Amino acid sequence: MILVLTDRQKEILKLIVMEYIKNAKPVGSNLICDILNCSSATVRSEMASLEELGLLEKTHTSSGRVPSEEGYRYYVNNLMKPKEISGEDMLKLQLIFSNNQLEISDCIKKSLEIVSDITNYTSVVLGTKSHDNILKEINIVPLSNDTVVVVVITDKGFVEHKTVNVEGISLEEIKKTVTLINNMIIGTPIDEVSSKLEFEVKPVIGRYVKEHERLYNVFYNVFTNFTNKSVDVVGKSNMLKLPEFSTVDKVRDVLEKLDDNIDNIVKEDSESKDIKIYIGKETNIDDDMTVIRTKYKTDKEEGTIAIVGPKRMEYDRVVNLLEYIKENIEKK
Amino acid sequence: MILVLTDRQKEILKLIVMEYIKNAKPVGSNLICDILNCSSATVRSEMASLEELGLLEKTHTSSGRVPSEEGYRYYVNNLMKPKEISGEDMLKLQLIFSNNQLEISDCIKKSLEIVSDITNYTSVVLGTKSHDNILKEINIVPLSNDTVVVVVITDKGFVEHKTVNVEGISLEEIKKTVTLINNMIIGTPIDEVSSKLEFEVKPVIGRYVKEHERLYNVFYNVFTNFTNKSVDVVGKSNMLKLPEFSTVDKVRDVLEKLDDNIDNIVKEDSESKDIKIYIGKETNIDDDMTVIRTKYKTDKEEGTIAIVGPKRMEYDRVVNLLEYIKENIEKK
DNA sequence: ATTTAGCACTATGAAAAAAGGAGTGCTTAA
DNA sequence: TTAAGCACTCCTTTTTTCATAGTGCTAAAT
Repeated sequence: MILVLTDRQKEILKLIVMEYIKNAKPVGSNLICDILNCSSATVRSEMASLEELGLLEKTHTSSGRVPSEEGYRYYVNNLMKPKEISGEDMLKLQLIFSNNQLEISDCIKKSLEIVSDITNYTSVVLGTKSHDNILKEINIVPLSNDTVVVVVITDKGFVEHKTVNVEGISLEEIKKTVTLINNMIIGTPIDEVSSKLEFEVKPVIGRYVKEHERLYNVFYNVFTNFTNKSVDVVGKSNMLKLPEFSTVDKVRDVLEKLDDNIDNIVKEDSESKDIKIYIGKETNIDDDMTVIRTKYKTDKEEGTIAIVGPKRMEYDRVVNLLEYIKENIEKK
Repeated sequence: MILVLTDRQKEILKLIVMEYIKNAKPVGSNLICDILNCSSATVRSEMASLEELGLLEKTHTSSGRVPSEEGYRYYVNNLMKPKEISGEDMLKLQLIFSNNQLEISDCIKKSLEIVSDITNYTSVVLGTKSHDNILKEINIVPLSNDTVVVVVITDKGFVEHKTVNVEGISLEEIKKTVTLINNMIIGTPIDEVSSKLEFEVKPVIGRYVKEHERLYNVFYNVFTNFTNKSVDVVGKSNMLKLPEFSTVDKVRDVLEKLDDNIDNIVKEDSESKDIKIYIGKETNIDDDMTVIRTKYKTDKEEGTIAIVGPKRMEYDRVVNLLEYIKENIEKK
């Protein structure tokens, strides 16, 4: 459905959204008419029209107006102007990305911590290490008679390891297995290792190695570590500072939903690499929340970063911060 | 100061503490006299004595009694009986410790998650991997012309790694450095590696290796990773369920203090391996909170586990849970 | 010498009532 | 179209009222 608004209606809607985002209080006609140099009665009738169109809501019969979900949507799609990142914020982020000591995944996490700190919203990072990695090398290091460490390295420099009890298996056997595995699967993309291990390697080691079942499990375990996705949620308690969380019940409710629905937040419903904005019901978390998220992709890893906050979110600011972080991740 | 209480006073104090722990409501004389088969007037006069001794408090002139900090202390030191872990709780914990797939550090974390879930208190795990580990092996794996992965392994099976840009440094030089380092510090306890690296190795590689400054930094970096202590805080938002956190202000206050004072919680003020209980001011976090903590030590690592909750904490239950977890960690 | 019954008293928390105010819609005039 | 005026509504805050759970004290009972 296409909405046609007059310029003045757009202006009023924009002012109301921005004002409400700033102060979390229903916006009355007086405030608007001061800015627009017209009478409050005029503004009131425009507000009534905007309400009829479903863009504004009242909290009760004689309250000021609050943007509806559609109101936010219209604002985001049609009225919002990108907002420059403030020098202060920029500085904080630069400090992280220009620090060469930090690994890329630490940069991502730390920069989103910054965003949570300066906005009071919650950040979510979903990282998938295995992206495009291929198996480079498997090492075993004997620790004692009974234990060895298996160390697996990918071409992008990811390392996983596991200490394993190999009581009753001779070092020869282990080495034989490693050699077999090395020969058969070095160069395989990490995502495919598990299945290759199961369908190609398992039958073969079964033939050559005595304790093949146990050994197989050891390696299978190490490899599945790679495909584990790591989810980091940062700054949940910052949200307590926002006025929408003024009651403990609301806090508890949202925190629980956040815990339960992290998957929904980062669910890949499109392959688009742009910034996506999900408002209210669209979030699948809580009707009062908004999620802004985007994907990033480096040559080492790919993932999703998202900001979760109330519908009354500083959309322009968050979009730009996310954009900026994404750029910095990808050029790092 | 030694307090001498009559048996009946002890009994009353104990009942009040237990009752208050259960219901978080000031305890009146009626409730006690029902249990003790005496009149409320009698109980009232005993309560007045206990208040005079500083063990009980009133919230206002005509309220029931609440244990004071000293009251809890007396209860913990003199009146508390160990409480059997319920079958249900025991089962949940056993499920974790009997799972051989899990590494010890995962067991610790998960078991404390359980504690947070069943008690609604917050758990803290401080792990120090480096304990008693000695350097076993250093591997380097070249990824491309410009990058290598440095993999360091200890005798207890801990592995740290770092991908390093070695642009402009020849592989020969790197190998030479690794050989030097291997020769000089293999077998050194991890805690001492940093200083040994600085005072013994650095001067030597300076003589033999061209890009020694950069290379030195690389290795120094990897080793400091080992001595990093990991702090995990679990179940902060569970505390929202407790009645002492019925206002957002209190929640915010305590969560902030928790974030800021994690170090205080696990600060080692004694080498004792017993369970320690810190009540109110003793916690150095918040006068309304209690911390119960203990150290654990395995042949691989050592650390501290702690439970943070309101002063009105189920002392007997938490002590036993912690004891049980500690035992299981140490025998694993 | 304790214990108990009786009674006056007190702060609290919940509910009800009152006051104040911000904001609306509608009607009418500019 | 726009603005001014006005009645009306609902929310918020404050004040009042009221019931109650609990106390401390005194005097009688054990």
